[in-house]
Amino acid sequence: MEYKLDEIDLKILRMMQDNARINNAELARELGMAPSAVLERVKKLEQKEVLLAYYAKINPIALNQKMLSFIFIKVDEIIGDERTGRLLAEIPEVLEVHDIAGDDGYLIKVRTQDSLALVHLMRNSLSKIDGVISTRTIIVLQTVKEDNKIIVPVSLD
Amino acid sequence: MEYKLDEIDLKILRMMQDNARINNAELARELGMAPSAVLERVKKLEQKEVLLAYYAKINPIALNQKMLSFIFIKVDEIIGDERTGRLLAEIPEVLEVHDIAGDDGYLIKVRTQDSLALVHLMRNSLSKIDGVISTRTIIVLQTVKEDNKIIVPVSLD
DNA sequence: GGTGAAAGGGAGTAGAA
DNA sequence: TTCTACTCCCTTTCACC
Repeated sequence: MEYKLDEIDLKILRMMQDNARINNAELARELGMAPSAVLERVKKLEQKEVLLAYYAKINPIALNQKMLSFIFIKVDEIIGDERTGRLLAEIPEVLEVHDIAGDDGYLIKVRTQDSLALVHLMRNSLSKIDGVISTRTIIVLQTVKEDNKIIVPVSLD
Repeated sequence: MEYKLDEIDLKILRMMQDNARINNAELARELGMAPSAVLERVKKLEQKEVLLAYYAKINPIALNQKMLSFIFIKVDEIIGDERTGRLLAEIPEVLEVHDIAGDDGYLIKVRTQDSLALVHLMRNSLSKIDGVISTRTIIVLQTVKEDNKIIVPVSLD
């Protein structure tokens, strides 16, 4: 999984992160390279799992997903058992599942239509998962930023 | 911002969310339509802000961003003042900023190289923001899921 | 690693239904 | 909104450096 990235790779990553649908010819122009060389690099970045996926960000409102919440889930399981996390990840409304330090738990990010759908999810999905002891829900009123773009340095030295 | 989506639009959204780099001809083949008609629809979905952006998901480990955390930020500000949220959003390590219900605060998602960089960020960026009263940090040990794909229904009725 | 040529296919526009 | 037809440009491969 270790893979040496040079400045050109980092530029590619930066452009791809900003607009995954940029075409190869445009990338090549920005880099001052032949399209074939750039294509090679992109393929290698995918193959080496540096570029993991290309997502379209859909406006949740357009699909009636008006409610966003984070839920802390306390779990009764031996450390190292990852079953609960996998079960949580299978719920379609659950966008993120993080194993967190502290009191044996998970933090999940959930998008639902409304508060009713959230309650329904908690009653019918979450609480049915073996090992879930308790939950604490954080309601999001408004999202200011949600692009998940990580920092791409100028060089890695 | 209201825009009627039909089943074809929803299929496009589903395919785009799964792979933003799918090409228009492939979309058209899957839909059994002419490429020009599909292109029209995609353009309209972008224009109507249903499709908001196309992101490449980069492996954070490849860029030495080994640490993920969530931080609750308690803020002393009148309700409706959004300055603090905007300032938080400007910090490059901050991937998400959510205005949360309850005790006048924000929940932010932060990716840094390591715990030192996190402490540095908290000392030099967070605590320098006007109105920040206190913070509570949640350390992520392991991320099980992080695709942020929302549910695209079969129809919207 | 990189370039450049060549073939084949896709992107995008126009006009008609 | 869709299709067909058309042009132009891009993608992709391959030989070579």
